[in-house]
Amino acid sequence: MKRLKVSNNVIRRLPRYLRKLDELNAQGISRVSSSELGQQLGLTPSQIRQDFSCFGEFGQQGYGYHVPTLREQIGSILGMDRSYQAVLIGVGNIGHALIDNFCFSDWGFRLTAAFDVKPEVIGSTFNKVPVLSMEELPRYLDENPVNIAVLTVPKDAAIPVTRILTAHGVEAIWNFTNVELTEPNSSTIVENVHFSDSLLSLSYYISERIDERSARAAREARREK
Amino acid sequence: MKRLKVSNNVIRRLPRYLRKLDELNAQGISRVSSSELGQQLGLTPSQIRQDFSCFGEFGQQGYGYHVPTLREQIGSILGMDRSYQAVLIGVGNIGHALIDNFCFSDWGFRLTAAFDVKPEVIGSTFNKVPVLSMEELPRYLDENPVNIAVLTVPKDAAIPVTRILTAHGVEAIWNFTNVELTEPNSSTIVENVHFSDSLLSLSYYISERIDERSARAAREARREK
DNA sequence: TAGATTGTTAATCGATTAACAATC
DNA sequence: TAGATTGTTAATCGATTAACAATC
Repeated sequence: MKRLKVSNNVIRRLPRYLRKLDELNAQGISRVSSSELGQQLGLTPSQIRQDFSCFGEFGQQGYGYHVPTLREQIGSILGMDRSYQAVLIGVGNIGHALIDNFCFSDWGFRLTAAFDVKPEVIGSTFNKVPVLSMEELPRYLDENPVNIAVLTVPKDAAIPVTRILTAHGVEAIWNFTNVELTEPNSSTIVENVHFSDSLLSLSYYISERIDERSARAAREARREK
Repeated sequence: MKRLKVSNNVIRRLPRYLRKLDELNAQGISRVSSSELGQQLGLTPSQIRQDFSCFGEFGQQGYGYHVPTLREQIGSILGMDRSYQAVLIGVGNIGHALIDNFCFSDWGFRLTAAFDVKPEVIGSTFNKVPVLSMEELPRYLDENPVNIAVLTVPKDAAIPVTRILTAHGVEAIWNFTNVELTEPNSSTIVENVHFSDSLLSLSYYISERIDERSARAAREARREK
């Protein structure tokens, strides 16, 4: 697989392509051109062809792309052929929701254990995932090749738990806490899901809209006079 | 408030600034320069000053920025002074977790009602939020000025529910479903929280790492020979 | 063959970085 | 005053878009 200086923007678009291709597949559409795909995703055909060309040649002149083939290629680029081992730290509300509902196996992840400090959840099993004591975490990590840790602990525990994870060889953290984890010295991959950042952006856009509306209203009021 | 063609990238950085400033505030640090801030967030001082300059002048030559003041300014840019009314659609696992745990009021949002189709949850109340029947949704939206809908319904319900929301004047959707909502004709603001997109990017980065490692190992093995 | 559409090279556009005068 | 650091203008860098030869 060709892999050269692929920009972050490109990588963030790949899952969207995947999603759209799955949708086309489900609709029984087996052929798509970069223009059609662009139209449906709000991107230019050029951009789509450029994005794909980072990884190889997946289309055919005069025809376009074969949907199932392209789907497989992108899946493979995203590492969906591989199998990763995951653990989850912090069986609170969001952690519990992820264990019960998020289909880790759809994306090549095996969630093998969860960890918490609360005695009332330790020892129980949710959706076949056993909840172990936080005290067992270091040993577990030493004995099992865990690729990724899903971090769903309370704010204050985020940094100390991260230290344990990186010290015991976890490669990547899927961070659901509202804490900036990126430590300058660490080589651990961090992917953030910051609910509140997302909501604040939304708040900005609504706020902008409201400002525009009242500006327009003010202009019209002046014109009336 | 100065508001001219602010790029999306800038807006996505604002919540991070806010978070860091809150952190500094909590540490009792009341003064910060663009270099210090840049160091802590992994950004250049230039970029930070450029970002702020989109909205006005918040600093002082030779001194830097006054943390509490800057915090307030950015909060206000993000629309945190305003109060928005929100409803939540789909009281499944993730919806329930958000109602119980996500502090909407911290960000200026009032969650006034939730909606679901399941008879067993309709009529109940979680964290003071009443769960109403989906059938009541259109009337509720007509009678209340709802700014944003939190969409936590199953995949298949995403599009039909979105139609109802936009038809009844909801301005923005905070989309937790794994479905592309952006319809070309609609003017509704959509903010996506795509867990699986996030996990797939992470998968890409891990996969890249693994490839690099095995490439290096192969090179070394050749050298040994 | 003619039409369509790719992959890629070149042109444009926008975002980030650097530099520096202004000034606290 | 001297030192520090801003806000802003100019330079650089990178990403997106346009154009087009190759070819199915």
